[in-house]
Amino acid sequence: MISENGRVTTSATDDLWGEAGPGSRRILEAALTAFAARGYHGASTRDIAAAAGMSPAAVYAHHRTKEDLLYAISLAGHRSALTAVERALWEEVTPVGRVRALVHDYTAWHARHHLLARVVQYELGALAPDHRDEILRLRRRTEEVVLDEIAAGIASGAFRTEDPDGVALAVLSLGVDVSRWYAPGGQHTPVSLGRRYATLVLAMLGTDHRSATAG
Amino acid sequence: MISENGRVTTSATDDLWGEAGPGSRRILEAALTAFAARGYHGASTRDIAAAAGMSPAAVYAHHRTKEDLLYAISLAGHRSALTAVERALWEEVTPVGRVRALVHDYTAWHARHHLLARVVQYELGALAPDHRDEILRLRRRTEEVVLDEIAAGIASGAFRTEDPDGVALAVLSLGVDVSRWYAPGGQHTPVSLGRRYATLVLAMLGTDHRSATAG
DNA sequence: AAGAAAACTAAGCACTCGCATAGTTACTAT
DNA sequence: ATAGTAACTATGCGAGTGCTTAGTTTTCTT
Repeated sequence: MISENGRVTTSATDDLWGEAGPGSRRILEAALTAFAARGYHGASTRDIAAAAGMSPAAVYAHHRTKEDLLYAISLAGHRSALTAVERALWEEVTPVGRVRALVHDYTAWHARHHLLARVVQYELGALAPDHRDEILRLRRRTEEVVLDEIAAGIASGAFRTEDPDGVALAVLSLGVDVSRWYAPGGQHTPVSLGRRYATLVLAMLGTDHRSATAG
Repeated sequence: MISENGRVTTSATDDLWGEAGPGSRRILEAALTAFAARGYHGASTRDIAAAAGMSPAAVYAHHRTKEDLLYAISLAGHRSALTAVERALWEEVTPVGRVRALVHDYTAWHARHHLLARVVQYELGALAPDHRDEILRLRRRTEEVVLDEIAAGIASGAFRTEDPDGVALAVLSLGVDVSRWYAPGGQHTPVSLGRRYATLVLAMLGTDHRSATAG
């Protein structure tokens, strides 16, 4: 599909849960909904089981602990976000085009998957220490992609900011925070938000108005 | 005191907890720490009481319910943030100066009070519906201050953005998200972060480089 | 059709939760 | 000194928590 801003977006049906069976999948989706709505500690395994249409004990046939549910969701979410960010760069060659695509898709991902993103971004503290460390490594890779693209644009002379780290921080921060407030059915869509934030970020980077709108 | 960017900042000892007595105060501070560290649902009243050096039952001599603790903290936090934002505008007259001060102080507030901010921003969903509504009214006033200042700058010709709502959204979002990741002792300080974000926002607003650095 | 494996349920254990009750101590006003 | 009040503690109730065990049903393999 080709979106209104001319970017080619691949199908949204990338498989979040990997090789998980249908029972396991229903539980993960119920857990995702429950964690997003009431937080990890606020959601009970009985809530999750009921939402999946199962008895409380059935959850433990598929997942060893409640924390394992959160870990599986966090892992899937971070992998999906990292993939989205890497895929954004596939067909872009100019610094402006690459950063625009990066910001657009990172922002849109957080809107499109806002429940998943909320769990992934705000329930990290409930993970076991070693699980959290593994997730944080994945996250750092995403952060490095953003930093590298901004640095490349500066090196090529396309951007003229004096604070590349600050812009990278802002890009990540704006994207993450979308998952806090975004609700479908409001005035924003993932694509409209992606376009707006991409334009704002290009302004932060000191691109002139022509190159910023022409991509 | 006068900070390195020339802004006058009033003393940081504004009284968060109002007329609360010393016992009540110790409980509120313990609750704030516990809620920030483990979330509202993850923190028990026994945790809070122990951190305040009291028996579990003593908490209820000062606060009717656990939710009341969260409500009191949320109210104090939102009032403090709104005050900070209004105070930022007191001595500024130019559009660039006002927006710079606004972004600077809103950002710095979230860094300086990052534990409070975290509870205030991320535990809203745990409030009782009527309490949440009251808090959201306070929050909307803060949002309107930001929107109004940007609109005023556009009307006066000082800014030339095509997306004032997007910039306002970004200002609030960047500020709020600081409380998610900020930790004292790192490479950032409230003031350094405030200055960086203020500069980025002025770039979003299309101010030229001279007026953006000269204020 | 027969046996194995997977996917479930009913019941409940050991524990923690928010909160209440009854009683004790510390302080203040007169 | 005495009475009244505010600030506490010890104890525990009823509900809900994550998770286990034992047993049943369904599905797959051959």
